[in-house]
Amino acid sequence: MEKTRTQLRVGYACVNTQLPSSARTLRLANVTPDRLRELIASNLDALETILRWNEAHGIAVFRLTSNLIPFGSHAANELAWWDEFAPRFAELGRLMQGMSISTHPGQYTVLSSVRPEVVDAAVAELAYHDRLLSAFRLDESHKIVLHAGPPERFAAGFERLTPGAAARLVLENDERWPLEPVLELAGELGVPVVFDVFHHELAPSFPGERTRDLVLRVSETWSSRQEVHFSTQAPGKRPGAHADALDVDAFRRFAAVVGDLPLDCVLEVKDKERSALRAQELLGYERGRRPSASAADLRSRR
DNA sequence: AGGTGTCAAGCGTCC
DNA sequence: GGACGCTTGACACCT
Repeated sequence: MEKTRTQLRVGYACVNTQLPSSARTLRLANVTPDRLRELIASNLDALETILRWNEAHGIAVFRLTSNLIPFGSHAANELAWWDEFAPRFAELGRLMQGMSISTHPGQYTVLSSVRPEVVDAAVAELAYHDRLLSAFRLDESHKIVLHAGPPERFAAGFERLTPGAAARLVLENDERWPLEPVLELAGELGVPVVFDVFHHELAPSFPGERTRDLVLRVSETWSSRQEVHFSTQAPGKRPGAHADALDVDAFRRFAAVVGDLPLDCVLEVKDKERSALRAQELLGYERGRRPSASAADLRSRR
């Protein structure tokens, strides 16, 4: 009898709590080209440290912070940073080979806003995210995750994206936009969907359909490796608040039903890499495996 | 040196 | 009508 091998890979978002920040910034009033250069260099150095830590700990899933380039989509940043730092980006891009690297623009990025200037800013922000991923020479399988909005306005905004941003865009279900309408919108736009388990529980759709079947349903939107998000309710906090740390039992249950599927799972927890390591232990990873060495390494169990 | 109000930005929700 | 929360902290000024 062949043992079921895990294909589920786990990772975390933006911050490693043990390492320096890759999101240093400055106040708009203090922006100068040289200050921006200093901070970009510093943030790329910090990112390199995080990537090497991830590699040493066998973590192959990571979300880049939107603040890697200060004012990356703002007129105040006039640098051709992708050009100036091209060799450095290429260097870090090599460290990312074999990893799932994505981004997730913040709450200010509202592609479906009724205000034209807000849509302009969202288009610029998404162009920035694409430019960032492209600077690392990451192909279109490396995605930009965005929440949905009213379908008609969202589609109108989508039409205005740069080709690169459109090719990387994926939609995520949330409390306002449950999985069913998000799948419908994503189908119209021809983009994949990130299944967020926690948001789905808060705003369910497809009544009675089990988690595994939902993940499989969503998998049909992907032509590259599927990304999912996992988090749980923070005890005692308002509904929807993310727990500080991995809920081990809930994750074990999740892994029990989808662990054999080829998923890249971003854990959305405050304690970041600690929970990622805990999740890996539950999946039976060996500590210190190199994720880019081979796919077989990642799937190996104790 | 350490504490803390504020910072580019949106918008729905809750009080 | 104002504060809060989001995926998320760091800067900059004050004592």
